[in-house]
Order: sequence, then C-alpha cells, then structure tokens
Amino acid sequence: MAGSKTYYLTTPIYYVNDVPHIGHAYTTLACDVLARFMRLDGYDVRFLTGTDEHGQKVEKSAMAAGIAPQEFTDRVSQNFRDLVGLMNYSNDDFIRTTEPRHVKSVQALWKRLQDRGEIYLGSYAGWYSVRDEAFYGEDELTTTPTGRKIAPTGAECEWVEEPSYFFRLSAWQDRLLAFYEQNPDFILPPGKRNEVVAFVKSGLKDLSISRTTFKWGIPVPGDEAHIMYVWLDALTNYITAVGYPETEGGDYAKYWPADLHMVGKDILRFHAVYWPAFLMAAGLEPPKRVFAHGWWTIEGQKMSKSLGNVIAPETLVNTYGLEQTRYFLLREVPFGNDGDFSHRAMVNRINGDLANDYGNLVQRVLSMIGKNCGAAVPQPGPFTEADERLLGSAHGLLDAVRREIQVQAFHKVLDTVWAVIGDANRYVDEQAPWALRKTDPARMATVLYVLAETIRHLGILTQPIMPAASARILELLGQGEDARGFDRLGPAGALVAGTPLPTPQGVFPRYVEDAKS
RNA sequence: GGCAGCGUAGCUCAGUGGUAGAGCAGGGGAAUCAUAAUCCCUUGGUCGGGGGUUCAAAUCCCUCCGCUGCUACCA
Repeated sequence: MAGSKTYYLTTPIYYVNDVPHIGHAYTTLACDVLARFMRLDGYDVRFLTGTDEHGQKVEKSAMAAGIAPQEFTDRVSQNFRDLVGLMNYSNDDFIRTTEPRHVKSVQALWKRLQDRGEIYLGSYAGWYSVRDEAFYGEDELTTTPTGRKIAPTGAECEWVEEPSYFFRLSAWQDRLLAFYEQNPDFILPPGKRNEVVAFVKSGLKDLSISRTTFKWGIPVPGDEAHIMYVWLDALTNYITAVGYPETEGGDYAKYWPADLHMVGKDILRFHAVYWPAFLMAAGLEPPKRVFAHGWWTIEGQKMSKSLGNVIAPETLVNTYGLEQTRYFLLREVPFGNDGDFSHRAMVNRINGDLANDYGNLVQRVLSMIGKNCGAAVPQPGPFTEADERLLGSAHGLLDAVRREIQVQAFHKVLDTVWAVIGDANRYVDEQAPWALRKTDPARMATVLYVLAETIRHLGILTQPIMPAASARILELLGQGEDARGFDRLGPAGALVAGTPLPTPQGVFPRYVEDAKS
C-alpha cells in the first residue's frame, strides 16, 4: 500500500543560538501531527527537522563561551534533539548544517547556480555599524547636524563596501509572481500570501549571498575568502536531506518537491521568495506549500527573555502532561493565527475537553462493558436509527478530517472529532444503558457495542494528535498495533463481539489545582 | 507615510444581502453508567461610531475612531 503516495514535510532548521521554547515545540508538533496522519493514511512519509548551525551569532556565542564553534553547536544542537524525545516527535531524520552531506550539497547548489549564470561577484555597500555589526537602511538612520549617521540603536554608522557574490533575484520577480498565481495555495494562510505577493510586486533587488566579515560558514567554492549567506546555506537543507546533489533516482526523485515547509511567520519570506527563486534558478522544482503559523503569547504578554516569561516545552509537559500539551497547542488557536497560552485556558481544555468529554466517555462506556458484558466486546443485535446515526457520524469522520488536514486546519480537525464525542455522550444519555441492563440486556449490549465502535474510531483518529493516549484507548478496546491504521476505519475493521477487554483505566485525568492561598 | 487586514455575547471566535450563532464562563433543571463527569433548558449582543445604497445590511459603498501585519539582506 505504501510506496506510491509520498509526503515530504519539514520544520525549519532551528538556529542553535537559541534554546528551545514553546514556539519551536509548536512548529515541530504541527509537522508531527501531519506526518503521523499521513502515515496512518497510507502515505510513505519523510519528516525532517534539524538545526541551523552557521552564522555570525553562533561564531560570537562560541567565542564568548571560549570554545570552538563546532563544539558549541554540538552542544546546543543536542537541546533540539532532546525536544524530539520530550514531545514524542516522529521525525525520520535530523539534519545539521555542519554535516558533510550538507556542505557538499550546498556547494553543489552554488556551483549549479553559478554555472547557470545566476550568481555574479559585485560589492555590497551600505551603512554599517561596527558596534551593532549590522547594516542599516538609509531611511532607518538619523543624521546629526555634523552629518554623522546614527542607527536606531544609537550607534554611529559608516559607509562601507565589501566584495560580495549576488544572486540575480531581480530576474525572478515575474516568474515568482506567475508561480504564486498558478499555485494559489503555495503560501498559507491567505493573508500571509497577500503580504508576500505585495512584497514581490514592490520590486526585488539582487541578493547578497556571501560574506567576508566572519568565517563560520560554508566556503564559497573557488573563492574561500567568502562564506555563504546563512539563508542559502540553511534553506538547502531541505534538499540535502533527500540526497542532493544526487537528483536521479533515490530519495530526491522519490520525495522532492517537498509537500510542505512549515515555518513561523517571521521566516516566511525566506521560504516563499528566496527559496523558490533559488530552486527555479537551479532548474529544480520549488516546494508545493509553505505554511506560516503564528506566535504564542504567554498570559497575554509577549514572550521575551527580559520579561522572563519564556516557557520551556519541558515545563509544559511536566506540569500538564505531554498528551494534554499537544492537544492544547493545536486546539486552542485557529492554526495560522497568533494565540495566547494561559494556565486557565489550559486547565479548561484539559478538564473540559479531555477529562470530561473524551476521557469520561471512554471510561463510562468501557466500565459498563467491563461490569455488564463479561469484560468482552458485547454482541450487538439489530441497529436502530439512532445507532446507525451515531455509527454514521463516526464513519464519516475520516473524510471530514482529511479535508481539514489538507489545509493544516488542526483546530477544525479537533472540532470535527469533538462533535462526534458530543454525539456519543448524548447517545449514552438518550439510550440510558444502565436502565436497559434490567429491562432489555440485549439492547444494552447493542448500545454498548455501538459506543465501543464509535470510540474505536475516535481512538484511531486522535492518534496523530495524542499518540500515547490514543494507543491506550485502543488497547482498552483490544486493538493491537496492527489494527490502528485508517484502513481499519469503517465497518471493515469493526470490533468483533467476544473479544476480551482489559479492565478500563482513566486515560485523561482531571487537572486539580494545588491547594494554596 | 503606503499597502493589507481586523473590530460580532464576559472570553475565544464563526457567520459576507433575507428573522443575530458556537464553544467556554454565568443561571435553572434532569439523570446517576462514569474521572462530581453527562444531558436538557436558559441569561447575555443597538454585530466599533456616523452616513449612504436596497423591499431587506454584521454582510455592499463612503467617512471617522481604535488595533494588527507587511514595507528585504541578524538569523
């Protein structure tokens, strides 16, 4: 079944100058859910994440720490690898831009661009602040009465020129616009797409793609005084990981172009403008989609080191639980929007959605089966209209959820699934199996069967979001690991009466506040 | 400044011409299988202000107010 359909998706590679926070965890989580979904749906998935390890900031940080840049990145990159275990990510690869495979790939891409006449040597000139180690635009500067140029930071700037290689980005403006036109879903969400299109329409200048002012980067082939612009280096990781420069056969032929690059909104331009331009210029196919998601605030405030409110993923997982954290991040906010993380909202989701709605549904049904049906899947009789209706909504979930997954609308996926959870809870109350136990045990068995079968669907479909908790639910229904794919949804994989079931145990505990103040 | 978007119930949002919606929060009730969970009913909005088009406007047009994003080379 796998083999024909492939799905290649990537997170950004994270800059090692930072420690992982909720934003990093969020980006990779969204990808993990997609990757798990597509695998369950029968796709051959390649899910890539990794770390971006070159650049001036890394060089400086390493120097400040008194160690070599490579040693520094080895150390900090590990923080992001640790995140994989903590958050239960299912990535197939973890790339580092300091790996030989990547250096080889980037240099090959450079040569290819150069051979095609897309790169030329020029000089980069601008107002440079030695103190800030940054260039500023003319309009950002203020001029003193004596004619000195002052940066917004207050630092004095001087006019400097340095040799630099340029990429002929200006030549790609029209072809980029045509590409956006022909691929209206290339950039999501739509608001972000409009911003990119407006930016490109406003005119593109050639892009400086080499640096001579520091050393920590990949050397330009044939001119080692230059190292490559970090974004050219970083973006190339997406093809390195599928074997570039080998493009005939192998993983490149199988997986490229990528189906999705997931990015934070701050790095959209690099992915939606520069990257497709680089690729088209090299005669390679651009990716199919770039999705720019939003940012999290914390209790209504912007996350910042100075405020000291940066949340480490580890804190969330330890405080609220992994499954709960994964659920909250994708449920609370329409994916693509900015969102706010608050303790109150988190507890509401944990107790309302998970413990009360979903967890309690599973518990009340399995517990009745355990007590009244000999701890085995009950034998159903003929289905009533109400039975068919509930089963029908369960059977219809996959198609509905697929539609939302295709546009990365995770919140709607959960909305859709929870609608069925609501249907199931109403059905329990309407059918009142506890009353049927005395009046019509056969009917009670049918009702509990219908509910168990509905829960089987819920368990299978919540696997991408909450893999561990869903696995536990499926175990409670006696469904082994080979019975959890989407091909088992619908009547084909229906529970078999008489299958023995383990004693039910709560899956989503309530969050109880510490007794205090 | 320019361009774009937003402003709908206490909160988060859906609704783009035809009698104001959902979830959560608040109030009342039912039930007792279950993690005191569930189910039903319900309070609550002059849809940012003003003007206009229309038989009819949250929805179209104008204007004002407020908020946000983008306006390239640190990543």
